[in-house]
Amino acid sequence: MRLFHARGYDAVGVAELGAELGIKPPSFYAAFGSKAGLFERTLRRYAAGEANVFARARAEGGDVATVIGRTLALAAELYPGRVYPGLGGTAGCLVLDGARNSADPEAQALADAAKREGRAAVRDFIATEAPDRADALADLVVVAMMGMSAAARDGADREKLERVAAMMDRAFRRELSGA
Amino acid sequence: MRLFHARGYDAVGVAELGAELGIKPPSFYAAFGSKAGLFERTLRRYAAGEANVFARARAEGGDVATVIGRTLALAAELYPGRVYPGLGGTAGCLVLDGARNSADPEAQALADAAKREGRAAVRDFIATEAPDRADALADLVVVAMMGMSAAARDGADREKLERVAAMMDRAFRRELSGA
DNA sequence: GATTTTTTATAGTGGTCGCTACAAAAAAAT
DNA sequence: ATTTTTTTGTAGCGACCACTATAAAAAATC
Repeated sequence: MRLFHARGYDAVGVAELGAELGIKPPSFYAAFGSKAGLFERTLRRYAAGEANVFARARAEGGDVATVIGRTLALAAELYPGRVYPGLGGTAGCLVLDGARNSADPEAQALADAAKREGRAAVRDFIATEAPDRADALADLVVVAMMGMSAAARDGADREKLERVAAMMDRAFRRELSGA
Repeated sequence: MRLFHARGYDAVGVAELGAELGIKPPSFYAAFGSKAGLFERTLRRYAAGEANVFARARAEGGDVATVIGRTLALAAELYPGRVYPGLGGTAGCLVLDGARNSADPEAQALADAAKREGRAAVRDFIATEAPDRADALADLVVVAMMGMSAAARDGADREKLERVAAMMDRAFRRELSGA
């Protein structure tokens, strides 16, 4: 997970994944079936843990504006962290950027499915307060998260992301309130 | 340029680039020196053309809010276009996403330099009206553009991006006006 | 038209990719 | 303790990567 996260799907090889797991290629394929098979499990584990900032924000309760604001703040806190101190590479979101520019259609499809799932959760939650504008508001949140993830991958630090997250939060509140 | 734009730096090989140009590898290297050499020229040509939405927006004049709003609108119009109809791949911004997750440090450095250049132009322009908040406001614009580029690469259509661009424009105006 | 220079194509360099055949070692079952 | 099953490491599969040595073709010069 750390390797995929730090460098993206294509840039990390099966041999290196095996070395990190302490196994050799045959054991790797016996365990995961394929490189994409491990990536699928990786995405699932990632989305089930602390990286699912929307789930964490929602667990603390509050109305839509509060939860979305918290989601953006958590992303700003999570995204700049270095995920694999040994080698290079920065964080951002594994789901949003892990398979970006990948040449493997299977990896792209897996990441796409995870993105759709995440967006649907945000959209449905927003719909509880603003059913008619839920799609547009969800797009605002998703684009903001994608931009923050990309900025983090380009070296943006926590302070910068928190400033952007605060502005995105104000933008969301303004759009939600309908003026 | 179309190939790099559609699929990203790593996912397109020298042989394919040569085939598109009608030349074979030795002529390719005589002309460009290396794959990264062509990428550098590609980035320059891209940034000098219609893809530089900020330069286009600025050329039409207006105050900071007007120009930034126009920049976002032009990005929403440009990013969803398919750039290489023959094969797969979607648009977004070549500078922002062309070398994302690349394993080649040279390609990353070239794209990074182009991004810094673009951000500096936006920042300096914003500074003409809001010198003390120019950095934060430039970050908002850059993150918005990165998010829109990523969304376009994930299949967002023009209508969706224009909706997001309009919301980002309102966010920028609000932040610029200082409340 | 013959000679020199430039450009090109053929073919192949070593390297890495995802993945696997095979055989040795370890574990489980009898 | 022997046999069977499972797991593992060694080695290598074909394919592709960026890149290049060499020699033939094309262009330019004389």
